[in-house]
Amino acid sequence: MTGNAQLSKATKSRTDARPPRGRKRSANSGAGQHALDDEIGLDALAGHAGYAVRRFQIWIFQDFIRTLSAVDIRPTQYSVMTVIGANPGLSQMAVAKRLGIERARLVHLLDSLEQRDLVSRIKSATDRRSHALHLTARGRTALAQFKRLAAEHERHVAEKIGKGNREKLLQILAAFT
Amino acid sequence: MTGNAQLSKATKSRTDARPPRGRKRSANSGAGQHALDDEIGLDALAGHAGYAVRRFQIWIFQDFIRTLSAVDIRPTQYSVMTVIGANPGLSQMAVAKRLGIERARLVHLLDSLEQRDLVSRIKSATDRRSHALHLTARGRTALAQFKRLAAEHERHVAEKIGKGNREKLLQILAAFT
DNA sequence: CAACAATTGTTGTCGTCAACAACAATCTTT
DNA sequence: AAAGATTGTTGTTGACGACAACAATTGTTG
Repeated sequence: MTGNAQLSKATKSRTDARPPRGRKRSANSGAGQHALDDEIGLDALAGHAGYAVRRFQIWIFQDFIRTLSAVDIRPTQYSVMTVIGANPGLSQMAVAKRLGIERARLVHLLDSLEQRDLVSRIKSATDRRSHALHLTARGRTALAQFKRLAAEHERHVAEKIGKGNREKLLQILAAFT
Repeated sequence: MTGNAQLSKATKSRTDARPPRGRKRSANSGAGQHALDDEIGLDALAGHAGYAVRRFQIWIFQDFIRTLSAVDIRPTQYSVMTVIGANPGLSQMAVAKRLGIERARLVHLLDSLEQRDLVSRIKSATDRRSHALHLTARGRTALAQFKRLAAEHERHVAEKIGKGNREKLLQILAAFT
């Protein structure tokens, strides 16, 4: 029940629209003289990195969620499992810090993953405050599948913006990783 | 003189996003054998565009909010005002569609902007369902200031990732704008 | 060693945001 | 005119970031 209320129709709001710029339609579809669906000048907005990044991020997350909908894994869950899988024994604090998420938020994420028997919290012997995080056996095989699906998602990204552009993007944003 | 009105809290809690990657040294920082704060391998995560984009988007939004904190304008509010300013008379539906936000969400955004006397909803004569959106006189002068601050924010982005990289990024993501 | 400070996991609150559903008023179509 | 679609609105759900407070535990210091 992690209630994934989203996705559903999915293929509806794809951004692949790309206003062909130059078509007028019903004489009066709204309030003003701007009648058309597309072709509304963004002007200044076009030069803002934040706007483009936001739109892209929405697209990319939606594609990720859709591509991994069969296994019901969201981007954040995937990142948590990936980090734990690559660094078994990490504390919650360490994972939170590494991924840039609140440790308070990680609690719920781990609750969910632990309920699904993908991750286990093992009490640390050396520091009884903290938990050592590990993937379960089931979690390890599951993660392998998640990674295959995630790779498919990455291919979608490459198709969308171009392979070279994707790599250039990764390179530009490497500092944030 | 445009402003005054309300800036409220605004400059309150700056995490100031710039952890100097400090050194810490507790002998045993967690549950596992990974003792350092950094140096946790992300491995697979490094190759995922979505992760990098998410981190970058968080950074860029925080900088935008901080840079425009004096005028208390958030990215979405800015985008709404920019579109209305460049296309006066648009309906709410048209703005929502253009910016990719829910029309339900736009209602609250406009409520807020209208209360601050930056935007006005004018009942359309031709279609009594819809509202023609316009900037108020105050909104127009305010937007001019917002744009100056937004330009400053863009300079921050350029400093962060490099001027050429910023432009390359805008070019790569132009399809999403 | 004992008092004090810091850390870890946890719970809870608040605000932003995307996705939906339902509704009244108002076009549009048939 | 009746049926269907659109527009603005209200409300709900869930993911998420930012904070605050707390108990248990560890570390630090006088």
